[in-house]
Amino acid sequence: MTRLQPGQFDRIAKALADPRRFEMLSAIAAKDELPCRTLVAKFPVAQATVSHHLKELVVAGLVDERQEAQSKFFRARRDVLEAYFTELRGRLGGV
Amino acid sequence: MTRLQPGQFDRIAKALADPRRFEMLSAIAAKDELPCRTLVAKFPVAQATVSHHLKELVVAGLVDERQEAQSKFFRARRDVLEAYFTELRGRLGGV
DNA sequence: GTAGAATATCGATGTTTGTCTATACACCTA
DNA sequence: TAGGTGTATAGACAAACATCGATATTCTAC
Repeated sequence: MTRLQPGQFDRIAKALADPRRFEMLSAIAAKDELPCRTLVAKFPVAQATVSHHLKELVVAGLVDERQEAQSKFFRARRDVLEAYFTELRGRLGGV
Repeated sequence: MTRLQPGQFDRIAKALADPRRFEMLSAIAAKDELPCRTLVAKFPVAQATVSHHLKELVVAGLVDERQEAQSKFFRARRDVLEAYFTELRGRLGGV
């Protein structure tokens, strides 16, 4: 079972809080793996903004990144998301 | 099964994103029901700040409020939290 | 009715954050 | 070695936000 690092809980919560960033995570999860440029094409924001959001998702541990030539591919970490759920339930006195 | 209202998903995500506000939600969930003044005593912030955070938790639907004399009692809505999990999994292409 | 207790609201402030443009870096291809 | 493509970084800016003190509101108790 995947466990969260110290401070990762807060970072994940913040990463999920911005609607646009969440949409990007959703797009990544939908395709299993996709490069940065796909998100740049998909969202009406600057490339720098996409890069910034992707970095936050990576730092939070919600996505993995893989370099291939000039491109960077991103993949969603469902196990980390589930670990976040577990931690959240735990902190709220749940089972 | 509890369903989320339009826009509630984003509000919940934002409500969970601030560590202090989450701690307040956690304290509410731990006691099943507690008044505002308990949180004022528990956290090193002004009473106005506590009131503000509680309002956001209520607006997000994460807690219910009940008036009793001068006091207001708050109770966590676990069903809403679970609905949030379900919605989150759904938007991330999960089962 | 007056004093006190509990909570809400108002206005202000400093910080965080999402966004941008411009530029730099890395890699590929010819 | 040039030029082009894909991504990251730096710096700036405006909007959002957590926080505060002061005040208003609502209720209780004497």
